[in-house]
Amino acid sequence: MTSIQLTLPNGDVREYPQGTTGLQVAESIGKGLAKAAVGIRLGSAEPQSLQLPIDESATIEIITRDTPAGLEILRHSAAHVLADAVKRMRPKAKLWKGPAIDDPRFGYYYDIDLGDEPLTNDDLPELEKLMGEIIAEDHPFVLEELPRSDAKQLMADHGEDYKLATIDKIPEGDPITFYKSGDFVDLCKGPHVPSTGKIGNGIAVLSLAGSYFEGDSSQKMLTRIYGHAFADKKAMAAHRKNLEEAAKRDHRRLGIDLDLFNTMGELGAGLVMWHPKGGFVRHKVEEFWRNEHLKGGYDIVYSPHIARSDLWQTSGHLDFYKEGMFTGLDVDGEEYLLKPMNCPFHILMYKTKRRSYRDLPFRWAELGTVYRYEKAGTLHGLMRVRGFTQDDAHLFLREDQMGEEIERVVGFVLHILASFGFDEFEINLSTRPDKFVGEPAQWDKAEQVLADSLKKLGLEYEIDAGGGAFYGPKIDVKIKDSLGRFWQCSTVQLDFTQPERFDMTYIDSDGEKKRPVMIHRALLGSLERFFGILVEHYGGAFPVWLAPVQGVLLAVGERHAETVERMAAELRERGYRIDADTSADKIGAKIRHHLWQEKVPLVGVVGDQEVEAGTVTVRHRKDGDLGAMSANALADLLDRMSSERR
RNA sequence: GCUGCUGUAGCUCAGGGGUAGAGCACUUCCUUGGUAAGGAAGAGGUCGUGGGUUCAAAUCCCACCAGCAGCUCCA
Repeated sequence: MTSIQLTLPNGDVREYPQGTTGLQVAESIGKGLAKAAVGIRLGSAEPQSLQLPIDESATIEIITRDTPAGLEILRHSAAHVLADAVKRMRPKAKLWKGPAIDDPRFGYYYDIDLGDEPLTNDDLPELEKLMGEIIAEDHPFVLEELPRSDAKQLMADHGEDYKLATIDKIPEGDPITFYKSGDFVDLCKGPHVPSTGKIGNGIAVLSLAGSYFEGDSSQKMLTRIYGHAFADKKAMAAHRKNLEEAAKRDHRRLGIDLDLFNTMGELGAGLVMWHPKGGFVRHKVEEFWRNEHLKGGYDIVYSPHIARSDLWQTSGHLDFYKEGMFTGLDVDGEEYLLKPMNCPFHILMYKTKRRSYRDLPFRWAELGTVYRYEKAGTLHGLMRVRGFTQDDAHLFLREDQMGEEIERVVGFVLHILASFGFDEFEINLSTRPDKFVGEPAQWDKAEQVLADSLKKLGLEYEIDAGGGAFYGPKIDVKIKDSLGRFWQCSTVQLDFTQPERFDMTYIDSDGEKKRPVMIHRALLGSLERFFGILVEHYGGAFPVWLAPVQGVLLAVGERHAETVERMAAELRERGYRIDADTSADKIGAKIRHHLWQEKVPLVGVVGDQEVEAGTVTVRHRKDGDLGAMSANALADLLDRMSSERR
């Protein structure tokens, strides 16, 4: 019998008979390893199933269930078991696909056509139970490769129309493989754990939703069932706990609890009302924004909400963006439209006089409220709405200023985001879409400028092919929310085409008319979305510089009420946001209410001792008891915390 | 927009063809208190909107509106 040599990650070389399986190798190394093993990797190949024979010498890595690669195998195997369970409940169900996915909430899903026998959320516990049974039955996952005609026959026998379509897409010459576990068989490349029992008890069926066949909205809607699988039950429980914690930070929940805003009621879908407390936070964000922009060389401008259709014709919006616009305003027999963007107004401002090369660049910023028709199903709290205020700016510059200005803008973006404590984001460079204006050569050049700037700043990014705006490529920065979803905030877009359409010019040093280049940029994106992200980021506990109420002074008894009212009034006069609570509740109840329910940063207790000493005993929601201090010392503390942005 | 689900008091939710329920919040009173819920009483709802079935609809049916989870699409 021929033997092969397998090199372990620690450098050991071991000899095995040809055809040894990964499982046998793991067993030969140790019982514990064999138990934890879910797959192997030979050399730099894709992971493969433990139960397959190894025919050639190679380096070998045993993949265990608690590693990212191991969890992927575990989750993919769990998806098969989920499909098996669905088929047991709904024998007529037709399977499409069930991959492991990289998502903070779910580990895998399976897309299934349930026909006229739908499942509801109430069926999920039953499905989870069935999965548990299939796992307990411990069916081996058996790999079988079939010739194309046999493969198609097998799937036809099982009534799996979608799998037949998938087989047709497998290139000629590629192996067509199936994994069988008990009576269940699925077209699949693998790898899988050796048997269903290996999946263990860290599984869950979490959610049910629709999903288009092939991700195409013109195709049939299938049912997508999301589940998760972890190395053990404990990890699964921890995940459920995380989901609960994230739900508590949901900005829609906190918006109601803390009375910050609402998007519901009769006002219409996707529209926002900012209540006093949310409005105050927005005010502070805007104040900070204005100051930073004025310091950063921007001018602040304002423009109206509607404009004649001619303007949107010239800008190209009517040709490229009409389905996203609110239309049909009749003003003296002429059509006006609500603005979906601010740029045409800033361009008109530019064109009100002749511009010199010496004037450039212009940096014009506006908190401009825009309206866009978004499909009903896409609306989501403050994150996706139909009326929102962009923190917009348009920069008009000479072509030779492009690289420098882009770097400056991206640097500014990161500075502002860091001020709010954001340091985790995703950067995309979005390139020319199918529908675009301008010349491809210009686009290539613009894309290059953006890529060069990102490289110069040392930022990692991904290319989003075809994701650009119709007028130019862009750099997008996405911020993560409490559920791990990324939301686009900042966007920096280069635009050669609008200056062309509006025939913008400046007089260059040689006396010739030249075309300026334009940068569109939003940095918080929309104030609504950014506020939503802020709420989740802070879990509703705003730092002192943003908090609508920075502190509440609590009277221990009725005889301390006057002192508390007076101190609070004095601090308010000095510009601090301090309330007094002289209600009849006990001190513990007041602390619980203000510190833990209203999420106020500080409370100050005033009783006999404090009245005597002219002090207040301060407690911070995170730092705890800070001891007795004078009103002046409390003011200093608030100043210090404000400047530290905590 | 699509598929599925939901809509009952300010909030969280139970109920369900024939007087509308709970907890928290709210108001009043008692308690004058020391760091994560003191006690009692009271008030509060056209059961999302419109239509239909029925002797009778909050409950069943239909449409619309709004929300939730994805999908598709985007700040």
